[in-house]
Amino acid sequence: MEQENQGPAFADFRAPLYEVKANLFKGLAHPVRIRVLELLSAAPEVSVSDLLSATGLEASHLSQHLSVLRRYRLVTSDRRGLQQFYTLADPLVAELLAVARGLLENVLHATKEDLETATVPRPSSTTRDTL
Amino acid sequence: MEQENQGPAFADFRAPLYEVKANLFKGLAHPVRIRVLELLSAAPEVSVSDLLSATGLEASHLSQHLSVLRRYRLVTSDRRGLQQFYTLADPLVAELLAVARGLLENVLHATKEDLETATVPRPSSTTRDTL
DNA sequence: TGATTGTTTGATGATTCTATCATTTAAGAA
DNA sequence: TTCTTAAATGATAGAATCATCAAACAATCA
Repeated sequence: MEQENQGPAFADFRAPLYEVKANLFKGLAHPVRIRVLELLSAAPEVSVSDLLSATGLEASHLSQHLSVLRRYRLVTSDRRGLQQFYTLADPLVAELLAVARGLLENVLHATKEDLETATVPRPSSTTRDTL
Repeated sequence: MEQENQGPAFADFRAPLYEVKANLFKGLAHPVRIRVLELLSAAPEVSVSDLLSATGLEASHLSQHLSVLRRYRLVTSDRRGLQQFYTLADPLVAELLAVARGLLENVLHATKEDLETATVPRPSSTTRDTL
């Protein structure tokens, strides 16, 4: 009784791959977690304190999402003194986010054109904002 | 009242990008939808009938997930006669799945080693199964 | 030791998602 | 028209997830 694994997470071998994969995406399916992973993508490691000030979240709220990310093995953590540092578990996590962004740009762009139905010649650069 | 958009989906411009991105992953976060997208990744287009027989799902169940995929703009559909054909909305969807698989292989492999704690020299090739 | 800062855990109600049933729309054939 | 097949929709109960709060734990310093 000393495993920190509680939920189904996805370290469940023997499960069909598409289920494991769906689980991976489930782990990514929250704005707070995306934000954290983006921050971790930009630096080799980030402390919880820094994540807190960068996101403005309540500590317990952030911690809960960090725990989810840990459970899904998307990040690893390491305590040094009073602070806890988090790192991406694999560089492919960052790549996944990058591909997602590319896809989003394509889809949003297509949708935008769709909405405007070939009316405006140029919609004032793209909708690149925050992050 | 003739828009087919009902849920929050993600064509919501003006939302911060990390939220839109989380939404994208939410759209992917179900085994049935992953399976469908994998099938669509392997062929230029697939009919609902073929998806039904390939997955063994109940028609309305599949249809509901197809509707989610449509709402999230991950697929497009096209009716020809009696049958409805589905296509990936963007090749990056397939790439996203490919990166996810790579990540999964890394993480699962690492986890496995972790579980075996450096005991067995070679765990009989990788856990590549179904799909 | 006790106080302090940093981080995690547990419990709760509210919200969202899933699977299944029954119903409905659409296209084509008889 | 009426029948059959293809697919989508609507409603619903049960499961999962989220945000919030209070409490616990860990490491350092006085």
